[in-house]
Amino acid sequence: MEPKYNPLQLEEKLYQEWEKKSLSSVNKGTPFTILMPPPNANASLHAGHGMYTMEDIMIRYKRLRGFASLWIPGTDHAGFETQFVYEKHLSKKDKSRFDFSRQDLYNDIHQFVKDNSGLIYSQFKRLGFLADWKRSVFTLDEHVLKTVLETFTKMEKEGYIYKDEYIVNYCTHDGTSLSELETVHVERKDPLYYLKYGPFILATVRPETKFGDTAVAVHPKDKRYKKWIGKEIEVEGLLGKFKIKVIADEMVDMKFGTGVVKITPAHDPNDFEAGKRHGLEVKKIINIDGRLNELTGPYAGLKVKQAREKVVEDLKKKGLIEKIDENYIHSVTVCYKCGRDLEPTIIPNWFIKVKELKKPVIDVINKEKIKFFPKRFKKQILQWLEVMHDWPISRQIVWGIRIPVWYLVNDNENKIWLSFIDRKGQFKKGTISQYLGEGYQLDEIKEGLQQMTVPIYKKESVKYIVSVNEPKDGQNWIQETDTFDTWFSSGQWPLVTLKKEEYKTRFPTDVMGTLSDILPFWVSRMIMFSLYVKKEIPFKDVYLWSKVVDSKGQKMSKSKGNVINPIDLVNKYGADAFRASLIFGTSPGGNVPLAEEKVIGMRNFTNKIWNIGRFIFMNKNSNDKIQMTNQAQNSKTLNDLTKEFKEEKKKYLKSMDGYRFSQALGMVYEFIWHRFADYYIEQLKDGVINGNIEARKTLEAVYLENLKMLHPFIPFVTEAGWKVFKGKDSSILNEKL
RNA sequence: GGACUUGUAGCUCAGUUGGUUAGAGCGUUGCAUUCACAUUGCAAAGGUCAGAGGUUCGACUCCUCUCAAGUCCACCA
Repeated sequence: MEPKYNPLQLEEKLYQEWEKKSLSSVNKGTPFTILMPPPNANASLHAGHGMYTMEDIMIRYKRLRGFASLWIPGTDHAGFETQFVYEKHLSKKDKSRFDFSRQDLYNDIHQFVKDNSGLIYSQFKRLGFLADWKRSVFTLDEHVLKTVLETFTKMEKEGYIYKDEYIVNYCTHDGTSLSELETVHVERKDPLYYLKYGPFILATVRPETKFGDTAVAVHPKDKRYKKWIGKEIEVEGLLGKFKIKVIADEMVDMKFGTGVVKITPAHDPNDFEAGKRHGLEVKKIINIDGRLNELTGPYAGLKVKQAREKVVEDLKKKGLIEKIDENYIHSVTVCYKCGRDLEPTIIPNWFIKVKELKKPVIDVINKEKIKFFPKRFKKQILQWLEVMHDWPISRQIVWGIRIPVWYLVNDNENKIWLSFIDRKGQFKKGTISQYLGEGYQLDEIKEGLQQMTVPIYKKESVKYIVSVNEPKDGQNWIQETDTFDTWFSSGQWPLVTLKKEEYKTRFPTDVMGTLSDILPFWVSRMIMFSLYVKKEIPFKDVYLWSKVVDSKGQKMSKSKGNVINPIDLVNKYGADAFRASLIFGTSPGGNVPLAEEKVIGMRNFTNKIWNIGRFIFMNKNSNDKIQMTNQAQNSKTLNDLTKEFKEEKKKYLKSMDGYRFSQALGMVYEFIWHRFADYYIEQLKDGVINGNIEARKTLEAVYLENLKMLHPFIPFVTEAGWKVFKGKDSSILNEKL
């Protein structure tokens, strides 16, 4: 045995052996199953992935306790994320997604993902993760598509799916709508304009949307304006005089501005709601490319920001601006990805009605059929479920699962807007009837299709059917270009990862361990889908951890320059040290600080484990003929040791079973280093060296038991130590704790 | 505005149902060491457990309030 434990020499070999002997799967025992949260297929390891160690700890621990533990890995196509990354690559080559048909773009991204995938698994192996890699599932695998499409079909049939014009947060830069959860609110100072508006003065930060106004609103109790309610007023505008209705609505805050608000249903979420309440016209004046449209006369074609400047300038000229408050602070909704202002826009989108579907979810959580660790996340998810509203599941991107809906071309041809690249490579944008009229064949349009928008004037007028394959009834059909939100497919993760027969034995799975941030995105939806499709909860326990931060508690980010690459630390100090540093002294659900000094501390610990073994092993064949002088003293010490160890193990098991891993590790750390090594070995040292066989045997027995207890946390050094005592072909993974 | 979390040694954090002298890692200081380990051992310095009040024989732990930091949700014309 080397005087120093050398992780670099041993870890890779040990892992290869586990793989070769297929030690990642066991058949005997009570099933224990964890589904790995799928990382992005094209991702490489970052510090946050280090927390998957939590699941490896559970898997190894349960295995040592005699369970048939199984950890199924997988990867996610991560629609929006991945397309975003890919488009950045494209822009470096002076290209954009508009240069490709959706089919070509899809194939290119697919290739891109293929080229970059696989890396993360090899990195997971470096960390020692004992997952059953050959069972890996990708969210675009055939069987996953099948399930996802079946679920959609079932939901549509049962009336949970609808297509509606809905005001969504639309990022004109990334070209897609975003769910509420994907938006960020930032405080910002913007000018607040007080506009002359007929007999009123009203305050707005968005004067450029005035062309879309279809009412002005006041509070029903506002005495100042009572006499106007229900009447029409005449307003001098930039495009001439127009008449507009005054409505009364409680949403108006009498104290804000002048107490008068313009209502622009097409471009403001609140106004959209107000518009619905009062049956107002929805007048869309900004197109999805972020430019004003023909309804705005001379401003058509301008981008929102330019338009605002021009409008303000012209209003000033006409004397229609009363005053400008330059110090108005309000919060703005921006894209979580690119940080640009989101444009509230009316776009036809596919929705899931969640009102009925979320009821059973709330029920199982309330009844604690699913338990959360730490407990406080139960409250958080319930709170979130209460306010959860209909979920827009369609995304205007190509990298994902295309929604299995087909539109009848002939019936809808005036309403289908689309863009495509024709066979000559020309970019075309307009209605389908226009191009069919110009002599294009439908096949050519379909071949070069990029994106399609089928507006909903009246719901009944849009003819579509749900079908995975093109309907073969002799009519002309064209498929929806929107794809599913990534969470729509990953939300069905528990439904696509097990084998058919395993749903009888391993479902619900035991634990779902994941980052607490995605509790609403992912965990709640997995529960929802599982209850809907399988009438069964997907997992019994949910274990949440938080972000990995730097030693100062700061979030890691490239701009701060405090990003730590886990693999660097593993190369320097070993995987065991890295893993232990993420567990030791941390609290569940809280941020996890990662610091090199701490990893060094844990590296020292692995070395200590090694050297304790080395001492015991070196004296294995020492001379047993020498007479002991203080036999009585030694046997009292041995009794104490045995007793203390029993206590330790009892507490350890209790902590482990209660998901208090940090506590369990801390306890064993304390025991083996400061009690076992510093005290007991020192006391018994002379005896052991001089051949007290009983002492040596007790030390060995306690040491080996502690190796097993430590194995879930630091698998490599414990396996290496085990082999020293039990032989090259043995494995600690075959032992029972 | 609603909810939640945190505030303990220089730094990062443990402290399981309230029970003697409040702990760890790293850092600091002193001593030891041909001995399994200097990636070591022994020892020391360092905390009015954010503040105030309450419950109790007893509070870092339970309750209320205040202050500070952070997170989530909603709203903001």
